[in-house]
Amino acid sequence: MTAPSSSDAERQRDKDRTRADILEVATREFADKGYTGARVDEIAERTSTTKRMIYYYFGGKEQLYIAVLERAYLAIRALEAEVDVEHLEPEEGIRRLAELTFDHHEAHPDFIRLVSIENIHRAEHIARSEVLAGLANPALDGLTKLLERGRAAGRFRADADPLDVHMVISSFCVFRLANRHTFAAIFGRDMLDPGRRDHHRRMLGDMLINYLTS
Amino acid sequence: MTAPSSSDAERQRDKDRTRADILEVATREFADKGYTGARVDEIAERTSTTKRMIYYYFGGKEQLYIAVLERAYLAIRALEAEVDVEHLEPEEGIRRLAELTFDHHEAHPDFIRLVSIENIHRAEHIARSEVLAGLANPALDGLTKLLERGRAAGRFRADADPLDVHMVISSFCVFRLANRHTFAAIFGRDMLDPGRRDHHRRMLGDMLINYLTS
DNA sequence: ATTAATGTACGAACTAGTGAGTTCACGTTA
DNA sequence: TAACGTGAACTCACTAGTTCGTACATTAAT
Repeated sequence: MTAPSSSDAERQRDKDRTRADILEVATREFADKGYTGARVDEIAERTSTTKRMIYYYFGGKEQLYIAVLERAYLAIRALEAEVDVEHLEPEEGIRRLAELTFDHHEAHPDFIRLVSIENIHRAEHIARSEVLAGLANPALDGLTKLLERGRAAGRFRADADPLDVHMVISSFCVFRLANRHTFAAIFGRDMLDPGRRDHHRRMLGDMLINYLTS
Repeated sequence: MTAPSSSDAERQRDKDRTRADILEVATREFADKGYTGARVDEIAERTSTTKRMIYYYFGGKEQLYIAVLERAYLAIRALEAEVDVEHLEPEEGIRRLAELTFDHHEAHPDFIRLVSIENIHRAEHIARSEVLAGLANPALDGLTKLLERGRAAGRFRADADPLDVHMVISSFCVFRLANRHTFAAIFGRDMLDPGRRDHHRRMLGDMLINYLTS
């Protein structure tokens, strides 16, 4: 008779598990080597299944890459949606949002690399994804509310644009990770040094508040 | 008798010209497709010479790519060295330096893309270049002097680090170009819009001065 | 028995790099 | 001054190795 739905050790014939396994391995491979540099055979080999399954479940290299992008973006969007911005003072909310981005990016180097890679490809794959093209952004909504409350209270400048603020946060958080290799090669500075990390985390908040309250 | 050293139209057998031609075409190709995506055959075809000459002059794909990187970095370093920071007020000098970076990056999209690509490759090629590894940075010297003068005059905060300031400038100027594709795909905002461009250029200076004088 | 899921082997197209020979400019010699 | 020698610049065709994708066979579940 043998166990009906294999309890744990066997894990044969498990659609979800196979898909998830492929996605996980593909994320690492694409983030590591880029879209062109990644090898389908290599991904297949690191998987517990075969190349045939990649084509069976995803269709091809490009569709697999798009699925990887979708998973990565949906993860950070879900995280952003969790921040409860309503119960925070405007200043504190801005700092909280900036630190969330700071921490998420540092904890997910694969995401940072995928975004860089996708920009090298001029976001053509995001544009081709029905899930991602025009995906709503919870962080931006929170930012908009915070800026409005801060302005209503006379504490924030009137001309601050939510998307501009988001861009400043992103540029700072993305740059220190995405460009850390050329930075290290040329200036000899390690962006991941714990002391510097804390300093930068505080510095970003300071800069934002200084700008918004000036 | 025929002209000895071909006056202009013929241009056969010209070492320098051939090398320069290859470098120019290779810069566009690498910036466009990335290191792995770039095709030596494609570069050769867009050149007025042949693939064999690429190997003759540069040795291989990787050495050609390194030569491209060296040319791009030396160009911006030369530009930075031209700024005469000594005769400017600290605030004005900071703004001038930031605007120089802002303008250079916008005028050289190939450079921005090459830097992104090189970071995806973890700066391994820069590290392999004798010219680039540890290349001195004129902009950083100017920045250091400006911060010192500003602090001595009691106008700048004492704890401002030159490399941190440089990073803020770079992150802002690089991000708005390097990540403009994903930004456009997700937020629908065009970073190259002239009005927004001017706004961002001013905004960066404001943010820096606000931070330094707080 | 039928179908979903999986594995194996293969092929057509591509890609970096090379082997081998050619052309040209120029200096040297007969 | 004309034939010759030489090395740099150049051309063409080829190869050894990849790489994405698929045809076909097989196994498990219902």
